[in-house]
Amino acid sequence: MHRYRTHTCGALRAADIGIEARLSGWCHRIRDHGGVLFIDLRDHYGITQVVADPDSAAFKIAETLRAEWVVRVDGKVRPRPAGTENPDLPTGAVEVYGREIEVLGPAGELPMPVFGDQDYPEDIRLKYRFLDLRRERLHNNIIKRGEIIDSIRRRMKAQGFFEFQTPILTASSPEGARDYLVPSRLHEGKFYALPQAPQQFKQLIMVSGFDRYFQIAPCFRDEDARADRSPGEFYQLDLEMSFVTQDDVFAAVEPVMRGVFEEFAGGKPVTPKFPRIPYQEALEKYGSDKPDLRNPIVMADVSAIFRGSGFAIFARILEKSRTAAVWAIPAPRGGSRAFCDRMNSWAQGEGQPGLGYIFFASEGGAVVGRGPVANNLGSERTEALRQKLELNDGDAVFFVAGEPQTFIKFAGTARAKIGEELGLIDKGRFEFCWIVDFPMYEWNEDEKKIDFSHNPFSMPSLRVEEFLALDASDREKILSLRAIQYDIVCNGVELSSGAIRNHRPDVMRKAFAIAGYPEAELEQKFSGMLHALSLGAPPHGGIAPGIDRIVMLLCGEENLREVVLFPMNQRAEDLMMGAPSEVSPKQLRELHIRVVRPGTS
RNA sequence: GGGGGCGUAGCUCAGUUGGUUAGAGCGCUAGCCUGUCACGCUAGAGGUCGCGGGUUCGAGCCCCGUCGCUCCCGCCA
Repeated sequence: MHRYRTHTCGALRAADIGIEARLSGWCHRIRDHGGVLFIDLRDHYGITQVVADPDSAAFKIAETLRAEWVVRVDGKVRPRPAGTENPDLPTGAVEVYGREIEVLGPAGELPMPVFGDQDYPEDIRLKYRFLDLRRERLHNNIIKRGEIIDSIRRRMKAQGFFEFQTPILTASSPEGARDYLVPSRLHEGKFYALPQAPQQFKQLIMVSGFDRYFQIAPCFRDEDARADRSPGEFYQLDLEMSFVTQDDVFAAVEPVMRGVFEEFAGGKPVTPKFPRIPYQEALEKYGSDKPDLRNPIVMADVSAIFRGSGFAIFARILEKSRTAAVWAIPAPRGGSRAFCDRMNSWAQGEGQPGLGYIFFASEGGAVVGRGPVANNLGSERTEALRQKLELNDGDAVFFVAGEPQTFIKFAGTARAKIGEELGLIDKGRFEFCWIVDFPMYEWNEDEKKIDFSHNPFSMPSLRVEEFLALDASDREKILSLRAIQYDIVCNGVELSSGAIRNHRPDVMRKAFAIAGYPEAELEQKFSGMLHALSLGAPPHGGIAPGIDRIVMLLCGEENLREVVLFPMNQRAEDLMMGAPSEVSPKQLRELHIRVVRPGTS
């Protein structure tokens, strides 16, 4: 007989009745009835009920067991008495009559019980992560994460992608997020950096002629955390392809994402064909470049209806500025004064002047608008608005007014809030989309200059000759340029950005020149990349969906910590391992490092 | 760096207008209980109300400061 077990705790069935079994696991729950005592013995695979009574040799020791002790149990598998079977348990038809119990690992009093599904404070959960991971929900999430990654690998390989490992110790890169630095022992005063993403490596892999790269890649960024953004480190499905257009990247990635989501969504429908929404359109319709398409609300520009109208507040805003606008956020079934007032006070709590509204009700056979805005706007314009937005009795509409670029973010938040409050969001589905046609540049009002809008290494969507011929002082034309760059979004979560890369050194020099970078600076900071691109680089592009966010969506979790094995807290500390920690003076000496605390230098 | 929320027993929480000895459930300890599966019953231990200061005859409660956790903004090519 094996030293620890003949079966796992999830294995025994009615067919095993009569055999001698040996199980090892944790005492999940103990029910001591004095004369008879039950132990739910748990391991990774399941739970089996162990019974002891005064006739069994194991009874004395069974009485001393406590929750989460690790024990080995020997005993005969027998049917549970008629009427006491547990249909909720796969092993519920049988039980093990304990003959011998050996304590393999006793446990002290627990800071956090494993049994039950009560919530516990983050710091306790993180400090005792190994206990939290014994709990069903987290345990299952981590298993699912592994299965999802397996599935992704399988699907990527089936499409001809090949997995590579890129360096973890690399060079600091001047663009992007703050780097994690690693001091060099051999080179005093110099540092490695952990990669923010294997961006340059994967492009070099394309230059090396490998054609289709992927990696479940660890990425490191020293930026502050959010619920959907781990501090410090995270994983991406990083991929890159040679000789491709945007369509080719979409055609490669879409089936992988759809396939993985269909496989793990538990029957929830997944967008069959991901719609492509231009960046500008996403802002105008949804107030966000990562719209939640489960929310049916589509905003509309209704400036024409308010211009010169009796609703003076908006009319004046529109009169003052050529670029000002009034946007409508329809709220189907939101047509009550109570709801509208509540949204208005919510908006004020968000630091907004308010959220104007009209709600529609039946009156003498006609649907009329109510509320202060409608009263001032007049019935004719209110009716035009109602028809334009296809609103009816019991519906409402909210308004934001001013300069779109300053209110878009709030409008998007209001759209999400209204959809959530009115229960318009179908939680039982996964709605994907591509966001395309990102602007290449944007106007930096503070510094009065043109900046890169998103990724400086994306290819402009203009023929090379045309781009090279651009007049850098033609601001209007420059700001209207698009980059071949795209995001993939699911249920309002941005899974990734990607792009067709700029593989032409001449185009890159021009692109940086337009953004006001001196050529010398470009050469100095990106000399390796520029050099590689000048020795025969294929057109290439890719994307890098975040693994953690994919798993989070598929596990139905709101926080990344629920799908990461050993996460750090919001301040990038590992409470279990005690990281970051101080190191010995000897280590610091070897690294030529001296710690200078604030206020002591 | 900034803003919001929270901080009372090992854990989850309650605690009235500022008023006697700060409570409950889970867990823990002891006892009882032969069919439970969130077992049940009885008793007990366990608290510097995050910390420091202030107001007051009196502070868990009010004020100031501070620390911790969390969510958000900044930041995240």
